[in-house]
Amino acid sequence: MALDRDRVVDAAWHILQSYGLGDLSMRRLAKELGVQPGALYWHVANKQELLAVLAQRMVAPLETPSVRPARNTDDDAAALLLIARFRSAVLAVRDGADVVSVAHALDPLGMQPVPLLVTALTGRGRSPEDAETVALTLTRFTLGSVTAQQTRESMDLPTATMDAEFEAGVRAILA
Amino acid sequence: MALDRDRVVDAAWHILQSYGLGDLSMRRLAKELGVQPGALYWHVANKQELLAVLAQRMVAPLETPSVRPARNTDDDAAALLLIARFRSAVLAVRDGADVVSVAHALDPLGMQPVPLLVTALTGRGRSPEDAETVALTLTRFTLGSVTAQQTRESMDLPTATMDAEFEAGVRAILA
DNA sequence: TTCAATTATTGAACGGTGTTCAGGAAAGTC
DNA sequence: GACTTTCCTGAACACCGTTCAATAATTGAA
Repeated sequence: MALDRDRVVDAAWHILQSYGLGDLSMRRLAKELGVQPGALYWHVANKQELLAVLAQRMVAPLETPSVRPARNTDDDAAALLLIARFRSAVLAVRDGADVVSVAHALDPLGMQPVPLLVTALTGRGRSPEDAETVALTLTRFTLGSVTAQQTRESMDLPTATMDAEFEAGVRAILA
Repeated sequence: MALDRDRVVDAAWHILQSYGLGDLSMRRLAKELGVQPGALYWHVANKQELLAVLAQRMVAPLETPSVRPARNTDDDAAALLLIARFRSAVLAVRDGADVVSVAHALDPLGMQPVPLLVTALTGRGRSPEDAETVALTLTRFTLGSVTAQQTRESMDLPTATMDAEFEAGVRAILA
């Protein structure tokens, strides 16, 4: 089967999902594709670029809304839903927070969920600047939380309280 | 000169401070100490343990208060000062957020700045449970923020807006 | 259909990484 | 002086990301 960029990214996605970032090496990836490590560098500039693509793939589902919120609500239900979906998407992939954190750092205002959050938060007495601040705060808090949670998961430590801690944190930020 | 745990940790601290986590390898550390890599493992179980000690060293200054806040203030000035000092301490060491994030994940309630924050935040109409929630939220937001900032610094991207973003985030959480 | 140009892959190497462990020094104790 | 404990070396194991000349496979034109 011919190797192309999509097959490389798909295989990388599969390894990340199933075994985590520690197992996602260029050599392991090449083996999975039945190819020599050097061949990957025809389709991908380097590992960092590959991880950036994976980060994009993790947050891509946010772009298609899952639930249409009731129109003209006066609270921040849309933002609340967005940040919860963002967290779920990142949490679902092993070491997802490590990967997405780099992508967020590279482009804080361009990378999801920030643009969607800014839209959801603007209005109702909140200026666009305030919306941006809250969006960044929510995103960075979530990345900090999920990083902690996935670190614990990777060490088989309990994480039972972390869902509630996340929700309480989001409420505190949006209060 | 005899090698002991303190000399190993001090040298590791120096490399981390000056060159960052990418340059803090056991081999580089051994070279700095004029010793074979294997010798380090007599004084330190593994690299992870070494990083945990470095994380402790980064947050240790928080334990000695720098400014005694005016007593009986009705706002959260003490907490505000604490989280700012925490951020400064982590930000001052290259890749400090990466190192401290792991330590926080291992022991969220034991690792500073959380215990100090809980103390500073309890009372004045806030329950201990609420204080814990806010302490964790502040800490994880800060780690998320500093991670993003240090990632950008390591890539020579601008970080001019990030101080203000941090302070706005802290205000939003404490509001 | 043949030939040249382009695209894709191999195989090998470079310079690293964390960690383990048998063996041998050195230092302390009896 | 003999014995034990502490500490370190030297070598190895099994990996890592990345580069690059050489080569294979594919494509497009004549």
